[in-house]
Amino acid sequence: MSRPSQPKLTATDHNGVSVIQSQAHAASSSLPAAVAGLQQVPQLVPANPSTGGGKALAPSKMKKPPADKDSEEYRQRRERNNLAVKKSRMRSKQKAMDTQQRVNELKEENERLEAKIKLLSKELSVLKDLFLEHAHNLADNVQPSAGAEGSSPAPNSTSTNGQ
Amino acid sequence: MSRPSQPKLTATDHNGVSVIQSQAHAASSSLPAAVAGLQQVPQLVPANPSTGGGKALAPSKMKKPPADKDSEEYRQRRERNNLAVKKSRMRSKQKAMDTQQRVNELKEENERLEAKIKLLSKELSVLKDLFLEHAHNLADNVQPSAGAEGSSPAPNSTSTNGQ
DNA sequence: TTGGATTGCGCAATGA
DNA sequence: ATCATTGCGCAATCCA
Repeated sequence: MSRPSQPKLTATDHNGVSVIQSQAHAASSSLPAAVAGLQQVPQLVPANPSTGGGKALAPSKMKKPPADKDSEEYRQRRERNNLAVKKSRMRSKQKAMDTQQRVNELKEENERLEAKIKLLSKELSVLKDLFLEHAHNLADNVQPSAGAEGSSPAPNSTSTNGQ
Repeated sequence: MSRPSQPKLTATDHNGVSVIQSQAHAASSSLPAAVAGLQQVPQLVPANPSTGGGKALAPSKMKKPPADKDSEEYRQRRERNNLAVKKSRMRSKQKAMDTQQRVNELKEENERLEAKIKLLSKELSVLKDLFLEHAHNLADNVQPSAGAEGSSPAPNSTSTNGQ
């Protein structure tokens, strides 16, 4: 039940609201210079009624008041977070690139392996053929009983050598 | 380069400024209800002097007024963009996952190929050995001139083969 | 000029 | 409490 977020009806939950930062130094170009006399909302320090009563600091839930946007601490936290976010995102992106890189490497490796396989296969087939040939020769020479005294048992010189 | 981002001085370039949306329906909790009478920047409709002259549609700069945050059209554009953004991000994520997936597949493939290579290599080596053995046998049987007329080509097993 | 697609950025909720 | 992740909206660009 998270966020149904129906594409219709601008349903901005929490966000969509922000206040003027504070400074504006050299603005970019066409900033509506109208807004210029507002800021510095009264400190707004809550009296903290809950814990204010007695002293019982029992296992309460401490719901952390939304932190006044002005609070020094707030800005600090925000800034920290922003930093963390940036970092995280950079990592993420880096990781993505690395993964892509990995893919390329693996692809190359694959090609190499396949080439090797092809070569080995060929070599194998050649050797096998040689074998068969030999077998036939032997058969031809031996089968016909002791008639042929072939002194040179097929000196074939099929230099099979690759790599 | 880029952003030294000194942890001090909230240096938000363009961003950091936003006004209350417009509608507020069921707000969250503690919205600074203070700001509530500002907006409606003068329409600021440029007379468009550049193109106003003749018909020359030269490389003018037409800086599109910041679009009033209230404008119906504004919200519309925003919504469209938000949609596009969401879409784009989804795609991006999907792509990342696919890439990761691809890596896994390639890894597997690689293993398979390597296994195959190993097998082929072994087969090859065996065949080669057989060949050598044979050659030796032949040599042994032939070299000693025609001394042995045995029909059986001496199945001797003096094979000092290591591997 | 128009309009979707990308991208950097900040905010807030949530996970660890 | 702190940092890391993640979804989201805004605005500037990019691009077709």
